[in-house]
Amino acid sequence: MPARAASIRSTYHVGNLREALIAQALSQLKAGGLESLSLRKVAARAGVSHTAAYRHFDDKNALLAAVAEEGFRLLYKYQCQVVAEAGEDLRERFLNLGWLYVKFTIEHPQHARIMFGGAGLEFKSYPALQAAAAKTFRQLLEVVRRGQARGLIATGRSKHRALAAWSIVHGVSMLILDGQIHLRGDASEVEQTVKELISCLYFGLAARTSSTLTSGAGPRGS
Amino acid sequence: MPARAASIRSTYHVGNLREALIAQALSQLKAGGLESLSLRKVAARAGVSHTAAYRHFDDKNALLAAVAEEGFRLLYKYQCQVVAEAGEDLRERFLNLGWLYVKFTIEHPQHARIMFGGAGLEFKSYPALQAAAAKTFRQLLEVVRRGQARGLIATGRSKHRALAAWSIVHGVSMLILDGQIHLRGDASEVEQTVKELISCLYFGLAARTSSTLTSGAGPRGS
DNA sequence: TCAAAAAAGTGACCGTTGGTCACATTTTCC
DNA sequence: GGAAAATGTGACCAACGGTCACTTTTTTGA
Repeated sequence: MPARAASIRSTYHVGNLREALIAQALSQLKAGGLESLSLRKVAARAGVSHTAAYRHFDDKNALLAAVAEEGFRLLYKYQCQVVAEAGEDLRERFLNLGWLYVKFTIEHPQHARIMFGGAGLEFKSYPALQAAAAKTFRQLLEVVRRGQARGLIATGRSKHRALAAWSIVHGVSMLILDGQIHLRGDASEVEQTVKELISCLYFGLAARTSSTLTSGAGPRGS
Repeated sequence: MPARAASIRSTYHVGNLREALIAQALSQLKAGGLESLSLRKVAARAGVSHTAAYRHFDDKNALLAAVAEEGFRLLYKYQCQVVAEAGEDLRERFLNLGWLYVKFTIEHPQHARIMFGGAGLEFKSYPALQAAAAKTFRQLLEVVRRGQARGLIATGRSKHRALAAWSIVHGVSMLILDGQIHLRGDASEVEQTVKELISCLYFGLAARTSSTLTSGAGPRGS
């Protein structure tokens, strides 16, 4: 007798259950944090029994890995926008790229927690996740290489420089995420503070050639 | 009839159950990671029913907080050793302090995971933990201040400089812990690599006075 | 000294969770 | 249209975190 009711929904359940579960997981994550997230509740809120989820994910961690993967794709999209923006000042773009990373974890803390080790995911067990993460890093690497080509970033192995830059923004992000760094003030004030923090670190990467030392006009100190 | 047997143990159960539970928790953490840690197993291996643990800890997180607290005390102890060591070259000491932080998370990954957000602990809910963490940061702050006094670290708010330094080593540590940075080679090789990475970042904090930078550029970094 | 109070530990129990199983339903495809 | 594959279901399991009433040990103080 539910035959007619079933005819309403186009496919078996509703559209793409896999995507629905990921979306529900993220929603529940935002509502109650990682600790209170359960496969059963996610499935229930997607209108499905919890066993159905196992048709799309090996286990709970696989679902979380999918959420993390989506997060990396989102981060990559944002990165593309920043990189594409106002191209002339590469150093500014570099700083903006760093700020974006931190901003992402501030604005999407639950997403960031899953992406950055909070769920203890073994990336190598989830190739798609690893690929998505690698893609965002590759973009940073590219920017670093361009910076080196223009003499704005110290020479040496680009990969090491990029790793260093990543470490900086990752460290700031994690400390903020864990509440070790307290940010007060409104949004623009926070941006100012974080950019200052990042900037103070970025200058460690700057090549100290006479051209960049004398030409640059960044206010320094304090 | 267990009366005589009971006389063997000096106190009610065995010495200090609280300490025994913390030790067992850490041991179990090292053996199987955070995911497979359960209060019940910890209590069982301490030779006690799981309800006994609740006499000493409000809940599972409180036990983890105690583990984290112990970790911070250990880190602090190591820091003290480094700070006390060979005092003349402050910059070297600064670098060593950073390397120590990373080394700690490499050598005690499970401990570090608990300490650095892996368990989602709210530090403000555990004053003793917060105090232990603050103590290690205060020591870093002190070193930064001395560095500033000697013109080795850029002037400005010491707290911001210290936060920046913390971010650097924290970022490197977390990326290594999450397996995003692959370290290959033996121990000394790893130390070399990480120190190189840290060092490349530290120079962003160095004041660029003529005494520290041969090319004699102004105290501006950009 | 010894009984009362406080501290420490216990087993039984509860609701929830992650996960598996045999089974039912739907879709796809030849 | 019917076999095969994909998808979803309820029943079940062991383990978990946590609470409860209760017992046992230790401490304490008149």
